[in-house]
Amino acid sequence: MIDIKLLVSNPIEVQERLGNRNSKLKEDAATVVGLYQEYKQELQKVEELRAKRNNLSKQIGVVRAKEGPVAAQAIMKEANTLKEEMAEADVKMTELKAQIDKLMLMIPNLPDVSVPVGPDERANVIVKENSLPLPKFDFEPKDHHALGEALGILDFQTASVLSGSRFALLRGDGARLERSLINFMIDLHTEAGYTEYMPPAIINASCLLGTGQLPKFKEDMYHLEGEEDQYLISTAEIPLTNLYRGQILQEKDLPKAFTAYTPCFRKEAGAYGKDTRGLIRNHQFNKVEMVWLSKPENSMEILEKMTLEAEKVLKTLGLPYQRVLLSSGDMGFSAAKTYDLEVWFPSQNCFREISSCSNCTDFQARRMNLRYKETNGKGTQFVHTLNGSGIAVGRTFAAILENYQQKDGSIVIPEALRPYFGKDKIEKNA
RNA sequence: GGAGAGGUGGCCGAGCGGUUUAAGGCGUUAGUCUUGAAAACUAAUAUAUGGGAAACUGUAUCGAGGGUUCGAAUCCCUCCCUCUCCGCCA
Repeated sequence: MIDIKLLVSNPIEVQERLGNRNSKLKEDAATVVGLYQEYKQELQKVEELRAKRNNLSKQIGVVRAKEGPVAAQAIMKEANTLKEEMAEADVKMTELKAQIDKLMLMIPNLPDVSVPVGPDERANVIVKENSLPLPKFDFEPKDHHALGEALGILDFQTASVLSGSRFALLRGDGARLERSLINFMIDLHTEAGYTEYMPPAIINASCLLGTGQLPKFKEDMYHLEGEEDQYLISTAEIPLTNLYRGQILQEKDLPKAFTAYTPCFRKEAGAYGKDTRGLIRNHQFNKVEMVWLSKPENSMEILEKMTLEAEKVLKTLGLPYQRVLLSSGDMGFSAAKTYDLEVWFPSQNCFREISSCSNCTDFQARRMNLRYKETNGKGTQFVHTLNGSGIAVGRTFAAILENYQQKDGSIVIPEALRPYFGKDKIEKNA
């Protein structure tokens, strides 16, 4: 949620910045400004009436105690008339508040000033070119799908028998490779100081409201039948960011850094025809996630740090990549600034997204009422939340297959992964 | 899944329709005393939001949301969570 006070005090500026997100939100923002003025008036009225009533009630109590119940009759009558007036104003106020909340929950975060303005991914900017050597092949490189099936480590046909389309079944060295990648990534992050978690894969609606998946993106989530309040997580960002929701943290406890491996579940509605084969876009995939809670003044610096942490995974695995700064129109709902990491896919002769690192500023914290208290200050402030893939495991699997493929169809295991995988090569055998 | 008991400030814990402005204790912070510390004593000790330059003050919050009432931590309804026992089960 953006700061409603900022919106009300600088409506033009905020509308401009929202417009930069390529959203038709100027109108909603204007509506909120109008409703808020009305709401404030009504609120004031209700509070005044309530103060009067509280006063009368107190008098009734005193009179009853001193002079008996009969003496209090007259004041009670007066209080009764107040009650009706109050109820009326209260209904009006509640209604206005509901309208405001409904709109506010649908308004995305404001892009940071450093974010390029543009309608979609065409306005994204490559901010760091690839610095690793691209693999050279003296043969036509295959895609990971073909490589994996030929090696007997990926079996999409059986996956569809078991579950449907857009699922993966990993077998033998394939399952082992996925598992070793997870351990490799988690170890990398915990050594850098992140606290490891293993959260539930089922999450309640309040948490989803907190991180911004609800109410707007309900159709992307798997909702459990007969369990109105429960959904499958689409990313570990949701449980990790919500760990301290509703709490007031101490300044000295910030920043906090979490990492977790979880499966992720996405309906991928509206992705018909995109990446239909292989490991790139499935309903269930594995991901290692990083989440930070920080003070506002540190969050941009931490975004850089966290993105480097994600880069380290690719670098250590020797996978060529570039860093892209997303434009206002391509960013996610909750983000103020997002870097994508894109990894090299030889079969497609291009870079493709493998990690997304975002600073959500106080947008999520406001929704989940997550604050901190300054050591020497008065009052509380919203913390800033950040999340980043560290990184998508299935896509890393695919990138390794493609970048490390040999002429005979075997796969060389990246040096850094060998202690985890236990072998230096995947070859076709059983 | 069945039966029962509960959820009150940072923590423990009283209150079960009206001087409660949530008692009391612990903890924390500051002060007094002390060479220093401890102890003792004194005081402070939530959050949000409105008004005000400030002192101060209005409103809301006792798991969440509704309801009854002039008045709700207290009574009623719904939901969530925790504990105990039973059942089932990795």
